[in-house]
Amino acid sequence: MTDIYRAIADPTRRKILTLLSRNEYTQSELVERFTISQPALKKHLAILVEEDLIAERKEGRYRVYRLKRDNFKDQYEKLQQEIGGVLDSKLLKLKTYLEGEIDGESH
Amino acid sequence: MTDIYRAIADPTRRKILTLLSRNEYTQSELVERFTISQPALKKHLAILVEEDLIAERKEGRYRVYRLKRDNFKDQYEKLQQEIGGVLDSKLLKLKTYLEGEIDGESH
DNA sequence: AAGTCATATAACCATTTGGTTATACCAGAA
DNA sequence: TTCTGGTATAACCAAATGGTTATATGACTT
Repeated sequence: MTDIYRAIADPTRRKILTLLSRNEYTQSELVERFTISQPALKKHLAILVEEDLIAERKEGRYRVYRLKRDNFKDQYEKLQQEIGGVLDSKLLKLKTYLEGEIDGESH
Repeated sequence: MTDIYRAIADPTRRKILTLLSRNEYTQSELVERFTISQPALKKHLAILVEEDLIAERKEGRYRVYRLKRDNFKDQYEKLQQEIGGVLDSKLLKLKTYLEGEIDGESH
């Protein structure tokens, strides 16, 4: 799975991504940097792992997290296409006019 | 309020934004273009209004919706700064290193 | 072997989300 | 005035979200 929209919907997760963009961090190092509990933070990490935007590795008794930069970049570029397209919609007007699409069809 | 992250988290809402980027639409015209019920769609519209990304106006017995392009643009630019920053984090590494920040502090 | 610290997991909770159906309301048309 | 189509709202539901506390597990340290 990779739903970047879900991943970035929460401010704590955005902060995690920002931190991991600069460094690898241990779970406890991350917990230190937030005010929420360890299990709460762990849940956010699990979501980011599930969405394949960060990776987790074992190192002794530690869990080290790192940003999956390549996938993050890919997914973010897709987001930019979709959301950016809302703004510069000039060319798209004709396209839409020609299609009588329903729901989230991709064509 | 304006939480663009919340607004774009749902695919139906993204589709609504895309549609409204090209045209104004009546609620019923929008409903036609989806497979969900009128009250379900109305809830999505309410969220987009709440987040100030679209506007609603009465026109006889119709409700016409339009994109609030300016605010959308502003909010999207903020998103790009925050999320884009995760990718080009070179300059930010020093900044972060100097600050021992906690949670989502803004400084 | 016992202690300690990092992590994992379970159980719980309140709120939000995304949908439904049924029904009320309201404005223009017949 | 009644009919009709567009919109609003209420009541309900299941699942997801974001948090908690308590406790278990696991791996170095002493």
